[in-house]
Amino acid sequence: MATNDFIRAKAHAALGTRFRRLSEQLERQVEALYAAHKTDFQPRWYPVVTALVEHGALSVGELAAMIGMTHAAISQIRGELKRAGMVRVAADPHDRRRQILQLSAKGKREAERLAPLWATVAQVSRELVTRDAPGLLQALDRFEDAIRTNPIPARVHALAPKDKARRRS
Amino acid sequence: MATNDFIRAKAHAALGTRFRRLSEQLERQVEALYAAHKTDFQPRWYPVVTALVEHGALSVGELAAMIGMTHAAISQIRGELKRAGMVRVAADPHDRRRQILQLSAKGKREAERLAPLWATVAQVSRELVTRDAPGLLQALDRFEDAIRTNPIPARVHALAPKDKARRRS
DNA sequence: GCCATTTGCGTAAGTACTTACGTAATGGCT
DNA sequence: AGCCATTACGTAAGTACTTACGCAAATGGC
Repeated sequence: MATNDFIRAKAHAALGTRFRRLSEQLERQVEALYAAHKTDFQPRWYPVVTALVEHGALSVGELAAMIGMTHAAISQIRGELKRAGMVRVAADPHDRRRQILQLSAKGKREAERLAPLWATVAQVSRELVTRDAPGLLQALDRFEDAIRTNPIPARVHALAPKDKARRRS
Repeated sequence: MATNDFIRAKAHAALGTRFRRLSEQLERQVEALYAAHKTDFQPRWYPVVTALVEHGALSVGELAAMIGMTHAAISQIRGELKRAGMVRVAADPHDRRRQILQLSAKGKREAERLAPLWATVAQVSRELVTRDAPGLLQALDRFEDAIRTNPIPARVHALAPKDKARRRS
């Protein structure tokens, strides 16, 4: 793939596909890792569960905001976690629209059990990035900020008037 | 999100989620751009269509390999492109299992019409990366190569025996 | 030539996100 | 207190990938 990788050759023109592919590849690898560790834990649960570990209690909306997903996605993950007995859900007494998630006793135990594995994955990832892709995280930070501040359509549009003028001559 | 971005704070521990999020964000922006250009073209078609532009005729398997997706995904895209009148499909006379895709006359016209837009997007992307995230592409190259050569589970496993020895003492 | 194995790919089902829709709750204003 | 714009989120449907399965064609060994 390295020598005949069309997407890589497309470079800046296929960044979306590139990120998507990487995401799929990493998820597959982490899934295999979880299977090897005899846990039913799902990769998509990770952001939610670790956020609850760190903060204790969070609403669907808070989770959605801090993870950068829609509330509908968090709702789905919530449903799975609840069925797996990993979380308890209750309405916030101060605002009954808000659904507050907390890890159940089982959820806490499982998170505690998996914490060393997560730490190892983070270590492996850090070493890999440090050695093979230094600066990757900072580059991703800046890229994210740039497309949020000034999205692609606006940037393309900003180039358009000049292009139109050139077409007239 | 920049100040309360849990995934960003998770750094190396949540790279998969990070890449997925970026992919989703870019796809949304490109979709908006296509809508603004009054085309029914879909972001997911881009790799397939541009590969056909450059190579003329390719089989499902060849496209899957060079784009880095499963043949099933290419099959789905093929179905959409066929329904949109963008491609012609025929069995390879030398190996009738192979399905060869080519752009139809309509597909060629549409690709030609969109080529300036694609070039602008690539330019915008290049300028953005050059200015805000220099080295991003090379870092992604090396990251991809690293996890393919030595996947995450193998790396974690390589750390395990040392970890076990430490636990015994 | 025969046949076990491999290859190519269509299709179904699963997975993990999104948007759209609708209902209930909240809070500001009169 | 009532009205209404806004907010929070569950659910359905849509989107874009994957794995699983199955069938046909091709390959290669005997």
